[in-house]
Amino acid sequence: MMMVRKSKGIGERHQKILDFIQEYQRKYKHPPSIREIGEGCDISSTSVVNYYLDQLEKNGYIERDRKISRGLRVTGANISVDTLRIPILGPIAAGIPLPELQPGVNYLTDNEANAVDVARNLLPPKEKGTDLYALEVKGDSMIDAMINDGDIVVLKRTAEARNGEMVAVWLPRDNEATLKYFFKEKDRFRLQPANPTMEPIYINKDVPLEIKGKVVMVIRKIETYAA
Amino acid sequence: MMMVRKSKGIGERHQKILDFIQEYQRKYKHPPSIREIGEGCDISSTSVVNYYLDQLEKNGYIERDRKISRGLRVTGANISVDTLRIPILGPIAAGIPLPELQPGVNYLTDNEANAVDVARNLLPPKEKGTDLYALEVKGDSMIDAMINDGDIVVLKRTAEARNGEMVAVWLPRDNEATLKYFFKEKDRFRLQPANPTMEPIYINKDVPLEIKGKVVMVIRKIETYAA
DNA sequence: CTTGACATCGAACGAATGTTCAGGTATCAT
DNA sequence: ATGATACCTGAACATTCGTTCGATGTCAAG
Repeated sequence: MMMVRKSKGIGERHQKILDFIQEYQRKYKHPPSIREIGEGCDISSTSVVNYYLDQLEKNGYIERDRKISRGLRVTGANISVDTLRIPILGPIAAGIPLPELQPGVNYLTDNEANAVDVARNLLPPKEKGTDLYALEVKGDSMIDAMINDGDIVVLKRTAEARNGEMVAVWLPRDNEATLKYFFKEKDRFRLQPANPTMEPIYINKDVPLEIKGKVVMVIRKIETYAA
Repeated sequence: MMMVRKSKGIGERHQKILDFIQEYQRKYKHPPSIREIGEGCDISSTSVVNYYLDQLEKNGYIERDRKISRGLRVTGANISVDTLRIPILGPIAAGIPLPELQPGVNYLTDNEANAVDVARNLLPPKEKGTDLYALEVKGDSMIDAMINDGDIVVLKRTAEARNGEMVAVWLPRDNEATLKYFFKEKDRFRLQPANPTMEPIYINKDVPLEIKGKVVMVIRKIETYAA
């Protein structure tokens, strides 16, 4: 039979230590010592902290420089405390459905290739980053939203939108994924292109319309240069 | 008379220490100890290192957490080794001249308000970041380059451009600053808007034309949401 | 030449910190 | 019951590391 306490992966206490390290790092700009972790996590003995740290290292949650004071750092999602790693879940294009978002799931990845790193101070200070994801724009279909082929759009997961926010929507009726400014009117939705010279689209409220998230940031990398 | 050795601000040795700390941090992911700095900078005594560290701290070049092992970090330009702080030199708009760039000068700033922080891995690996600067787009004049009011364009300082690169140019003839794809043809330059539906501008080679830099990245922050 | 600010050295001290170990306790499968 | 395994304790130990201090060298001003 399976033991209850043994949760193969990470336990409550592991998580607490992990959280403590990150919070400490953010607060003091340097990692905590073993003893400080002990105090912060109600562990009386340094050897126990060491014990957990070893496990966290084995499972790849942290890196340690043994013998070096405060030589530990959490690996994974974020390359530094000042940066958020936002996963690129897939492409967004006119004719293909948007990737499904499991509500409440974190899409954190430590795979640099499938993520963009964004400095924290480019986002609102309260932004935790857990419900952010990114899509890579394919094709010119978003051109009326001032968004180009190859651009990366960062979105915040939401099912509702306030007027004036730019949202990613899926229109089953037209088999269309698009980025538009969103306005709720009497009995219809108005999807307004960012480009002021273009006309809005009107969608009656009885027509299905899925809001997949609101746009938080657009990043366009120009690759035609070498450093 | 002024003494020669005393250079009020920062000396050669201070700089060496500063460089060493940054290089060490990049390499080992944690700050060096006093003794390691000594070895790396050919200083035989820890007290001398401490002596210089004190001065660097007084002048605001580094921060120290006394008593804490390896508790020092360089302040200023970059919030972390994984991030480049790129100064926003000013606005770019149709009718106003571009900010003058002193060749060879670094515009590094520690003022967060006048800079954007960009994760290093969003730029080419060799990019040192010293000749990067950013401009904030004002108005809709760049709309044909798929660039909106309020966007931040990151540029690499250069006076020459290769065909196909997007550059910031100043056209004294038309009193116009603009962002366009650059092509050199027989005896004229072709400035091609990013928006494929728009027509290029042709400039004869005898017409003055100042290339201020090539576009490396465009960042659009959408502020209409709260975390 | 003397003085004093600055720079450097070497050594010693003590606090901070990672490591190790000998033993405890609880839970669970057999 | 029993042994295995995970979890935990307390203490001692060995380094690492920041700090301090007295001595020395250098150079420009008085």
